[in-house]
Amino acid sequence: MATPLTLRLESFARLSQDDRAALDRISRGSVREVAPRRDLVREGDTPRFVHLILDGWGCRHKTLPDGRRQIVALFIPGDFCDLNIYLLKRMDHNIGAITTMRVAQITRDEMDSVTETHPRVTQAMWWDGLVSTAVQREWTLNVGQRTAYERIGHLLVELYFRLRAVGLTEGHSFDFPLTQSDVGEATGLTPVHVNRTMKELRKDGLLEMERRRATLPDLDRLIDASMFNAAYLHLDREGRHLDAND
Amino acid sequence: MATPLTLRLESFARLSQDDRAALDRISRGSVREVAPRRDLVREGDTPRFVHLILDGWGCRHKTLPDGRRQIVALFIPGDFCDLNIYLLKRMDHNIGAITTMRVAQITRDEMDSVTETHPRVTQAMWWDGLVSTAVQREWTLNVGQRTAYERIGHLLVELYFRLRAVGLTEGHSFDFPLTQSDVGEATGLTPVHVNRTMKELRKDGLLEMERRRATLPDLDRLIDASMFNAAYLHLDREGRHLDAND
DNA sequence: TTGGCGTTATAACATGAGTCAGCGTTTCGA
DNA sequence: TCGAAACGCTGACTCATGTTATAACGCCAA
Repeated sequence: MATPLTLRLESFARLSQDDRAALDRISRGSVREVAPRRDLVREGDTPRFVHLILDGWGCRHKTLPDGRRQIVALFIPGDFCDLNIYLLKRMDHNIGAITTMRVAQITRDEMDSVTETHPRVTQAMWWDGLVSTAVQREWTLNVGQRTAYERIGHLLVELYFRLRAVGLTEGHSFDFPLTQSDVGEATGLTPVHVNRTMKELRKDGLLEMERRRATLPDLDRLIDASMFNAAYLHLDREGRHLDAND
Repeated sequence: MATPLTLRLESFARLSQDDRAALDRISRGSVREVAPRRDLVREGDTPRFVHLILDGWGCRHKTLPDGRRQIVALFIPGDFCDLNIYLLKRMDHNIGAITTMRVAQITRDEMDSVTETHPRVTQAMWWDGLVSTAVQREWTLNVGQRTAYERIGHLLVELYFRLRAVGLTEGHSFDFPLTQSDVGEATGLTPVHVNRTMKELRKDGLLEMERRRATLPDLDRLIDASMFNAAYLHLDREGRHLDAND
């Protein structure tokens, strides 16, 4: 049975039936439901679990003393939040739900028992961690160098590829639960400017939005306009180059 | 013998004499010297080594097709560039020298042989990786939300703490080999604006620069002005709060 | 000592993005 | 079914930062 998690990990390592069963087991252990806009983990907390997103969208966010907020990562189904984070004594950021979100809370022991017996899974999880930090680097580039138009375009394309990898796209469309404020917090822009910019993307035929669903009618042009290079997602086991039509 | 590496790792795990000797051994294996402004690893390369900075400063950087460049991380002595990166098939960014830089090139086998026999070292290296990605998140916040003044202040304070952890500060001073262009690429600002802003920091008594050496005369005020919160550096084994005078 | 080049400095001007303010629309709970 | 709150949209104005240009400084190699 293909879950977002197995789909995602399989883009890196070939998993056996037994590997998949083990992943399934830890996904079913302790499942928690989080209401939209609620935080699951707060800065200063002592990390206790590895969280796996089963359903819904979430984010990692940091706040400055005067209230400015930055979303530093977005989570979709199949993402791990915090592999190995239990090595740190305190969280330096918050993890929150964007939509209603179902997460599996995996203890350190459960984690260890899976990795001890399933080397492929271990390898895939390490890879998962490396890819997450690659995404983080790309986000630094995104806010540091790209214009508003490019930034938002880039975010849309990234989400498209990530959602596609876990089977959550239909054609060039996908559910898009972020508000314009959320997009602003993820890209370092104000909501007003996000609004202006998304309007421009729409005008240029690069984006359609309808009832929380996004369509990217001309993906190639959007990739181009936002200078998107999928290499950092390491979606491909062999390191070949992906293009929009694969 | 205390090297930047052992000093750094020891801020997390207590190392034995034997652990330190093992680290020393891998530091001496294959040492490579890189000229200033030269790249050591290029985007698209297949990762072959874990690199450890022995001496000098370096950076991780990414480039857009039209030439805009972002420094996404700075490396100082004692930093590992790429723990476990060999799991990825191709580099998605470049690693370059800022000053003349000496690095140890550690093979996967050397790495494995150390970690198999030195659990404390293994743990410390995992922690090192987690801290690097925490720094990356903070940089995303930095470029995304802080003003130019805060951004540069924040960068200075971060470097101060990191350099101090490896014994490379004297009082509130440290060698600072970055040009104003470099600072711009690390903060997402133009060199002209970096110049203006550093002038203002100087005027406000928060920074002195003299012949590639920086002094932070009033660290507490700079920490305040840049909304710096050291938690993300996880410098402290027990997760206590550090202040500027520890 | 000279010349060249990378770096710092600064002035004048341009602009992308922020701010403030208001209004319509959708969503959702009571 | 109603009302309130959240969200999306837009206009007018401001401001932080970018752009372009030029000059001075400092360091190093010839």
